[in-house]
Amino acid sequence: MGTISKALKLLNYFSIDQCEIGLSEFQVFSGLNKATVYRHLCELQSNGFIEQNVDSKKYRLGPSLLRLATVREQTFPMKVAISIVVDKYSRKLGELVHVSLFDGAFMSPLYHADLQPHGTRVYFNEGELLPMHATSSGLAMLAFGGADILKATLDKPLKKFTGRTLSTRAALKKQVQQSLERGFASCSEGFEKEVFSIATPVFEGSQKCIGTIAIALPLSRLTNETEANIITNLKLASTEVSKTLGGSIPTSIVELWAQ
Amino acid sequence: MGTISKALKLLNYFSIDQCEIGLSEFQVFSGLNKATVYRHLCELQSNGFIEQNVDSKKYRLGPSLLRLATVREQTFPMKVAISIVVDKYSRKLGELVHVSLFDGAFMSPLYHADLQPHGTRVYFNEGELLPMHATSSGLAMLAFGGADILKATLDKPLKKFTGRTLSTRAALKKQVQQSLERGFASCSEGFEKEVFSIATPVFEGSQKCIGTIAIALPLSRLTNETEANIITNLKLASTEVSKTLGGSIPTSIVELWAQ
DNA sequence: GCGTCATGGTTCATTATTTGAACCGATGGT
DNA sequence: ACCATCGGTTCAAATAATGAACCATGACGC
Repeated sequence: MGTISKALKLLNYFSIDQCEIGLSEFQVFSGLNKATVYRHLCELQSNGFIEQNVDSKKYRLGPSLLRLATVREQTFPMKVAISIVVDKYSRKLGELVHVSLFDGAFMSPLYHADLQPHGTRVYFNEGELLPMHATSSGLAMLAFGGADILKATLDKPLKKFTGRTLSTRAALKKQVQQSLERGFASCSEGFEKEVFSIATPVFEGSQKCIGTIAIALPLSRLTNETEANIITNLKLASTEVSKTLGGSIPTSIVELWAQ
Repeated sequence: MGTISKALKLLNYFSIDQCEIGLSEFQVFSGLNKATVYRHLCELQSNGFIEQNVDSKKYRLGPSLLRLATVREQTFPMKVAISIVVDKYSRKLGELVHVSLFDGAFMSPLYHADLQPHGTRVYFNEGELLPMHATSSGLAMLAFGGADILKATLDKPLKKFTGRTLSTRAALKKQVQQSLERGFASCSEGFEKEVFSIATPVFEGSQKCIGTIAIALPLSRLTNETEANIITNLKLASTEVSKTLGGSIPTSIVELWAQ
């Protein structure tokens, strides 16, 4: 791994609940030498990618990111492109579908739709981050997003949201392993009671998993047939979204799905 | 300049009207060796900071930026806070107002508003970096941002955008000196023809100048009275924005303004 | 007040990584 | 069929990254 990647990966340690990070914290997180980390932080800072809190001496993300994100969104409206696929499958499956991207520590919802009216609905807040260990999106990401993400998740405490949240490292590892073998992740009442969800990974160019597409429905509407139907369609949706993003499903997963 | 900075500066070539850039274009823009540029682009790509259009082989900004910008705004909501002040003064003065931050080499627009309709409008591209020597924002930053920034700017060639762009070191130094004495910077047709602008510095905690607030209007609407009115209001706006950022206008400048 | 610990920041010889000229294959225009 | 240009690759040479040890400061316990 080159110097540039090492520096850029430092930015990934920032998240909503870890918005300021000090030099020695970076050193622990990254495992790099302190002098190395410091110089990388200096370079990131001089380019506006991070800035330093003058009082605490800790670092936070910088304003340059805002401009670049603005350009990206205005020139490549990913959200619009994805919404077409999400809308289509929400109609086809009659349930809530969402695409979420990995955020450094959580899954960050990009777009969701729940277009068929039902008596009961899954509550979905697009501004709320989804925990990795307690949602199907998170589990799918942990399975297909690379070992670093799983390691980082296991290094932090696993907050319990319901009685059924995976809260031990062993249970989480087992679920991730199962997701890896099946090619999709499912989660029953891990985050919200009475909610069941299934997720498949979404890949951008160079076969890198950047997020997931997931369906969430009340447990009461779940049957074996609907589950099978959902899994079949999520695989298609995943392929379409990946294509939209200029990526494709890795052949290893395609073969897995074909079984 | 380290490898990391060289790579990050490649991202600055992207803008709203230059959203896809090829390898050889990067080579020309940056003046770096092609192999160097290529490897840097690969590393940026593997971290999601850029991605490649599979058809044209050109590069565009990547989705990681969206995530990082989201974290930044959610944990340090500078843009939202500032937009309130900018909107207010755009209405009050009836012209385009923007806040831009120093980026390491350019002024990077953070937010702009042009809320009163006019027959003629100043074209403002929020994704485009503003040169230091050719805009009022840049001049104000050079005057109040510390000697290092001025030195760095003087070390590089001063690109001529119009017939009236300051393109000699002596002329630039003189303008910066004048801005320092007056407490604000003005610039007539330095970047775009027929556009006049005035800028005042914005300070965060510990009295460090991190950017500017500026107004831009067609030369045809400029009169002595409007200019005086703008200057008075920009001083107020600058104070408000600085306060929003947890800073304040240094007493030396407050005294200057009071004269 | 004093010693201890952890923090951010700095140094310099050693080493490993970046660098760049030249090269390759593909594509498109004349 | 040629030439120009594009993205991408190679390998020796040179430069830039690295890491152990060091310094300064501030918080804490005694």
